[in-house]
Amino acid sequence: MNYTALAEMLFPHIDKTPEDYEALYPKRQLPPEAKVTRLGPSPTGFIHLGNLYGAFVDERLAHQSGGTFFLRIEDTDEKREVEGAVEAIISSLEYFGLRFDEGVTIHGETGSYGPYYQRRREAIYQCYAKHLVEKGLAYPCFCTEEEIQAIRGQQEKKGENPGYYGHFAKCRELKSDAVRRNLEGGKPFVLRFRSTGDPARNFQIIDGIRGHLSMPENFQDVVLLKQNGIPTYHFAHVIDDYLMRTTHVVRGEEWLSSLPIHVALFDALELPLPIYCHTTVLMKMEGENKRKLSKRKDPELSLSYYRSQGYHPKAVREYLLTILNSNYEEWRLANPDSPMEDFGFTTEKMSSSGTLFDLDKLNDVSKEVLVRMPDEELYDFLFVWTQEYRRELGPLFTDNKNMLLRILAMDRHGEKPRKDLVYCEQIFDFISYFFDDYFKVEDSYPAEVAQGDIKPILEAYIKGYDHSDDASQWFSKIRTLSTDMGYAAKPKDYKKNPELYKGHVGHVSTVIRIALMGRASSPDLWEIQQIMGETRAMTRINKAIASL
RNA sequence: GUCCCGUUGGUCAAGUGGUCAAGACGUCGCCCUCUCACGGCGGAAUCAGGGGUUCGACUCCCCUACGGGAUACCA
Repeated sequence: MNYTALAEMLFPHIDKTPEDYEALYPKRQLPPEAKVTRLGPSPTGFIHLGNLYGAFVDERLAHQSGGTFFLRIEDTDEKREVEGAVEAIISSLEYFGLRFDEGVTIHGETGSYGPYYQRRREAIYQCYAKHLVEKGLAYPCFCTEEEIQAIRGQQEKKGENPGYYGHFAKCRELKSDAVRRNLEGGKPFVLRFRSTGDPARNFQIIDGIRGHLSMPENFQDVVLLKQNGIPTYHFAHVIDDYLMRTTHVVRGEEWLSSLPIHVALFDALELPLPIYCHTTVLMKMEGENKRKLSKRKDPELSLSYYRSQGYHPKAVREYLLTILNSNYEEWRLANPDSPMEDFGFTTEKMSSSGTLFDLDKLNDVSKEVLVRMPDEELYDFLFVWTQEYRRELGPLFTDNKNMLLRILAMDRHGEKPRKDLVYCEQIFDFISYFFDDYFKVEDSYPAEVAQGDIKPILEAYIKGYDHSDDASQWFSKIRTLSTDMGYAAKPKDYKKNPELYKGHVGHVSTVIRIALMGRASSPDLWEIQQIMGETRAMTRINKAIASL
């Protein structure tokens, strides 16, 4: 068989050679330790936390080493394409702080290693395909779907490995004439890899995350180019990541089992291997067992969900970092004020077993992040969020900016700051009682206070109220009020001798608290009144009295 | 079915032959306290099971179980 002639027959329109592309996409001029990584999503538009988790590894690796992080759209399967998906992907990732240096952007493509849409790289793939045919390492396969099915059926019956390989690969040794006839007859074909691998032999490889791996060689004559001339993932990955000079291929562990294919292809093309980093997938608890995050089943784990709830991107990033690198939390404890970019992220510290998504932990991390955030910044963040997700709150935010700043500052700047704030939706709920339109009575008066005492307490409170009292003056009045009404001035007194009192000062102030904000629990009462202003505070109490 | 990867408390996890098996979240109790938080102190809770190797195994090897993934002209 004359392979050169076959190659010409198959790809007459391809006149470039691998050397041409080699020259077109030269080695990157980067310091030796710089890493080049990429994200290669297919344009289905949906991104969840698991995708962000993986992308984050790429981003850290590249930017931490002074390298390049680029976006390539893997659109080789037109059936799955979703309108507007690329924009959605870019904007979600950017929101969470993942910045691409190169590749596909909202406005077009940037960088000199493009095109970055795989569909636009057809000629490149075909050039390398032609090259493989010339070397006798690829061949056209004219088998129909039915024929492949039949082969599989046969294999299953005999208990042999399913697939197209060895003597099952009918088209492998097709004579030149037969190929020509098929071609002239317009018969569609796929281009297959002529595997020389032996599954009984293992090869060794070092994975950036998992370390030493030993896997059987690929023996399948996998499809390189589909009937439409577009490559499969396997072939596109090899060509693209070589020509784009990717140094680290970070991808989910679901790719581990096709690693032998990729290694065989790099080998056949005599190209150097990148460093593979196979991440674990993020899991979710379903009933008794763990499950991989899925697009269909877990809409609450989509990035847009966290965004709409108003989680701060920093919080999400920080959470991801804690599950990504086991030593991050320790580092954070030792460096509470350093930007997270200062942390030395390594793939070696990544776990290789499936990680369960933990909302409690995210919330905790978020509290720590928000408590360090200046009030102005927090206000701005909330405001931008309302513009996008709670438009009706917009005027409230602009009209009450000063008050909101005071509310957000409440008890957040001392030695032991409160950590009440988690995400926008929750924050608004937490402070909503300040605004009459959102004020509602949620809790009931404490059981320790007799129904008949409530009104007198509130009336006495109003009577003695002086807005200019400082915190301690104010509280000593509450104490007096309590004693006058038969309640202990200190909870301890009540606990020691419960028979002497109706209740204690805590119960009395809860009555006031409920009248004032409709809740039995809140930050410091005095401070809240100062922020609310005298008029609003007194109106609330009067209303509470009236409703009794 | 076959192949690959994995398995330390409820969760995330340190750990690479000798530790009373870190730490964080969560949970429980106590303290602080006008409520709730915050903070402090303390508790419960882990090496999947079975065989080896070794003076000694969470750590190395084998088997089993369980979980996950792959098995496409999808990525």
